[in-house]
Amino acid sequence: MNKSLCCDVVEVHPQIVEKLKKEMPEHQQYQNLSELFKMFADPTRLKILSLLFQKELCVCDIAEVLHMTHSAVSHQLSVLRQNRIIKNRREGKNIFYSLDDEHIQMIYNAGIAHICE
Amino acid sequence: MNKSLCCDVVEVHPQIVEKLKKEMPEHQQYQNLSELFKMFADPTRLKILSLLFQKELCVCDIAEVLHMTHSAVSHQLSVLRQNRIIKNRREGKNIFYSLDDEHIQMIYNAGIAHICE
DNA sequence: ATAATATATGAACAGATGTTCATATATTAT
DNA sequence: ATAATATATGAACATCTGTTCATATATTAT
Repeated sequence: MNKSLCCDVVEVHPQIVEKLKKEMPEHQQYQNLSELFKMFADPTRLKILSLLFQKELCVCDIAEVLHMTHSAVSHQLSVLRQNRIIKNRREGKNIFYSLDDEHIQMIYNAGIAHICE
Repeated sequence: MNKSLCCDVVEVHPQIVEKLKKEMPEHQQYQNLSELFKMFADPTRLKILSLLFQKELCVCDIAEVLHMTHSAVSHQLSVLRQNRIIKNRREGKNIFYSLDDEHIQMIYNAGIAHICE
């Protein structure tokens, strides 16, 4: 008999488990999604993003608003850029950062909506 | 002279910096938001959530679908519950977990939309 | 009462993460 | 060329995170 290792409800759960197993997307998909959400999972990065929602800014502007070292800000901007959350452009000595696409603010707002419920 | 420490563009940026500083919400708000997104920032938790989108499930069902130990699943469910992402109800020996509110799926979907662009 | 099943939980551990510090690169002004 | 400014980056470090292992609790069946 094809008895499930799962729970004691042998009539219902094995079917559900089998169905869910088959429909389960690749691990890599969840990995990618988790890496996207990871970008929003730090207060510093959220602050930086909330500033960039309003205006493109350079490292030193962000550092001053957030009372952080230029290095710390630059590291975070680097992480955000590597994950295609923001982009940059050089203008003389300054490098201006801005959002890479509009989805970013949608994700942020979905989070805000839950917080404020 | 009220010269800014910021960059060399003394006419424009100090004004923006001051404006942004004043409008900056409390740190705690960003902290709360980051803790919400942290719940989505791990592939295991995303998998668990995606399963719960379809049906309420018990620990052993989830453990079997994801090929994980019961303990690891239970720890993650505990984290999700403490952060009010999911709720549970007991039915005999089983404890069934389900989503706490619909915002959760909206956040998840906003992330998916970005991945798939 | 005892055993079996389902879940929870604390401690320990490895791996990831964010900041700091020191240093490097790039642009502009002198 | 040299100095000053803006940003980037590698290493080190402390902290946080997710899993495992061992053990505890709760419910049900015998």
